[in-house]
Amino acid sequence: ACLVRSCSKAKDLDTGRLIHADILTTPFSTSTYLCNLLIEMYGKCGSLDEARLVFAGMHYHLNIYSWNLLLSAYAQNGHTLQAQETFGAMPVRDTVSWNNILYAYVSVGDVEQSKVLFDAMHEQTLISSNLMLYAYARCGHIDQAKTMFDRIPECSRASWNILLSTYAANGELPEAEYLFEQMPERDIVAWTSLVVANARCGQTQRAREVFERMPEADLVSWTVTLEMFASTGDWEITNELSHRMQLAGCVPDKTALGCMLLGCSHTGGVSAARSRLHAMNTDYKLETSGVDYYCIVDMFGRAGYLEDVKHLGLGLGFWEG
RNA sequence: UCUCCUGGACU
Repeated sequence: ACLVRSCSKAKDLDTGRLIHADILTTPFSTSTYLCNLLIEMYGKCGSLDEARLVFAGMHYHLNIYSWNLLLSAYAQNGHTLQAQETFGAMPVRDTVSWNNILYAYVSVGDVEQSKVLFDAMHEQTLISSNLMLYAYARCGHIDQAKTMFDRIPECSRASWNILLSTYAANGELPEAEYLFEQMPERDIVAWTSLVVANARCGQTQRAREVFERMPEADLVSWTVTLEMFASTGDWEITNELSHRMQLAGCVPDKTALGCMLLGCSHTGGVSAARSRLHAMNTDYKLETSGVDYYCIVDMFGRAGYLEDVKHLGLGLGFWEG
């Protein structure tokens, strides 16, 4: 069970499949508990067909968790139609089911349908309200988001963070700062949003100060700060931050790597980009073959270094078409 | 307790 869970968390589909195969050889292959975990695992890994298959094989061993997990799998992966079908087919629905179907519409940006569902819910939980708040937030309906926020009796950290990140994403710095002050507790998500708010408004220095003041940094907070300097073409600081980030034990993912490379595009530093990619490969065995090359191509192309893109690609031997 | 909500570039 723990092994399946860890695959869900790590989105490790290959290992998940192996464990699944192992489970099939044991008497536990009919365990509702374990099968539910498998549905979750396949859902988190984005393999909906396999999630569906496990679900279909459970027959009368299905419980509400099984249904909710399948529903969640569709919702989380943007398969609104299948989510709707699953929701419709459920023998019983609880608040988790309703929140899941709501999420299906929120996540694809369908505010109207989200609102219809939200109003149709028998029991609106704090999570439902947060989802509705998030729906407005994602579509840039800041005023409606604020109204929604004010109507929530007991806001959770997520509620505060959703509104704060909306201000941040839209560059509403004064509102963001004010809200940040008001917050009962500020976690790393809140701090990161404040960095973003400053960055979006071109307040590079202040963004950096916020970053340095935050109690702890994680991969995302490093990345947003890095991205800010990379996009302004400040190669020195980008470089410095990259190193500090790695010293802090943060393993860059492909977003972070993309930001580092973004810095290279401004200086035309093909060799720098190459060595960076190379370092990624050797230091972290990072899947550089899995990074989105169109991102790199785009960055260099935009900076007018099309020829360099070719060199970069050829030099690393990953250029295929 | 096996299920639901919040922060990051390119696309």
